[in-house]
Amino acid sequence: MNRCESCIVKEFNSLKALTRDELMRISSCKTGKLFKKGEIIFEEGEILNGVFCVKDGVCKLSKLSENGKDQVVKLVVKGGLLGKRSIVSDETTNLSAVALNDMEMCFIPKSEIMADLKKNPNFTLDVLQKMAGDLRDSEDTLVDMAQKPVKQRIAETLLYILDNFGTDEDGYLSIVISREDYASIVGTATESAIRILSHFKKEGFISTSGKKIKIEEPKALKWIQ
Amino acid sequence: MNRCESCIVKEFNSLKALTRDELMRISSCKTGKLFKKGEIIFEEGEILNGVFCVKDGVCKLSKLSENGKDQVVKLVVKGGLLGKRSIVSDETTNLSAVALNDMEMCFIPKSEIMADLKKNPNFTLDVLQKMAGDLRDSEDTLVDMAQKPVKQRIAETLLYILDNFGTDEDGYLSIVISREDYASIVGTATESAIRILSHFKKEGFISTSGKKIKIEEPKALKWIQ
DNA sequence: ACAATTACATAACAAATATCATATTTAAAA
DNA sequence: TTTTAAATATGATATTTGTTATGTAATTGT
Repeated sequence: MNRCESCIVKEFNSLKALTRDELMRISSCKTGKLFKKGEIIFEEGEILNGVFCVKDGVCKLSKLSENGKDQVVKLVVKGGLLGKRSIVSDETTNLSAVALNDMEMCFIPKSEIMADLKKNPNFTLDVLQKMAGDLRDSEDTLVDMAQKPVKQRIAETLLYILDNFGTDEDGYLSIVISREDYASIVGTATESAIRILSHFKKEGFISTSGKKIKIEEPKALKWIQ
Repeated sequence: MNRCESCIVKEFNSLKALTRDELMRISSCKTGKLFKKGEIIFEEGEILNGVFCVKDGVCKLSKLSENGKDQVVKLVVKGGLLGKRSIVSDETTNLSAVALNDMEMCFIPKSEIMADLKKNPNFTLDVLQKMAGDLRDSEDTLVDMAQKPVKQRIAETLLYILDNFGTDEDGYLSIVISREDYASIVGTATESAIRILSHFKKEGFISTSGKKIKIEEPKALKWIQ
């Protein structure tokens, strides 16, 4: 099974729902694309006619707030899909996608997936369940944003990245993003994010090497409030 | 068409997707329920085996944050459904539902709807689109929460209620909720919500009569930041 | 109608966070 | 490499928001 098949599998849990043939056809992935660090994959307001599947690299899904600041809604890594919602709704996307490092992606046209959605109820039900999970996550994040102080949000973001994307061979978080990105994940000023990360470093909760961050005391971060 | 049919229609746009017979069967609504103001309809962590349909009254969907404060995620009025996600996922609900005034509801068992989800792909696709819309809303709210100051969030909440739930014959917002609820919609302290509403009143943007609020200057509220 | 409770209101103060200014370090480009 | 630009870091200060306290008005229950 090639990597592109596996991304469909990861997102839609489709091994059960899609037949081998359907999976192969969707995964044929004729339009592979490369994006460089910082490059825009799509922007808020565009109409997407398919989904992007991440084969390598990391990107952020974000939305520009009225005050001109970017808010990161989600990080997507290998095996993740961008533009899922565009499959079922014809509206423009409400999010922008930007590569955080060099990326390899493939593109699956909407038409390919729509065919299966209409034919295969199990597949549709599966997509539905995935969407329900996304909604739950988004609601939970909303509550965190509204109720938890910045320091706690940053601590939890570090733990989230550790838990979901892991570390490299030296124990540093495998996802390396700027302080500005951390700020726009938790919705604060860049200086505040920097200050809090410096504080964590001073306390020994984390250590850094360039932009890389190593989590030394996950328990200490968990207790922060 | 009775009111209970209409709520299914509103949420799922099912006139097209469901046959008349399917709609009638689901809407049969044998288990009507009444809830008094303040009563809990269901709580975070429960397993729901169906959806509630609001026939009259208003309720809030909220989630208890770790700091013990309630965060309102959504207001639901006549025609809205509670527990939609429970239909497709077997997980416990992440939200609590509490009646904000006396309510009349009906309950549709999960099994009734599941049958149609599995048989009728168009219906499933329709539910999927609705869920995609909910996800978009939730993401947009998340960005607002993270990026906009409290004053602006309260101003926008007032306008949201005006636009979505309208006014009574005297021009007051038809949804009447406590200052504490306003606070927990925008994620702030009750005193802060009170202070800001008082400020709006002093500026002439709104006027009040008891707990009722009338929006006098929607444009002024729109410009706040 | 009355007491008791709850909601609303306001002020004074404390804490959190944003903004502005300015180094310093790191990465990118010439 | 050298130069330039960008990212990181930190302090001082302003603003926003939370907390505590106290009082008034409105509801509720008896």
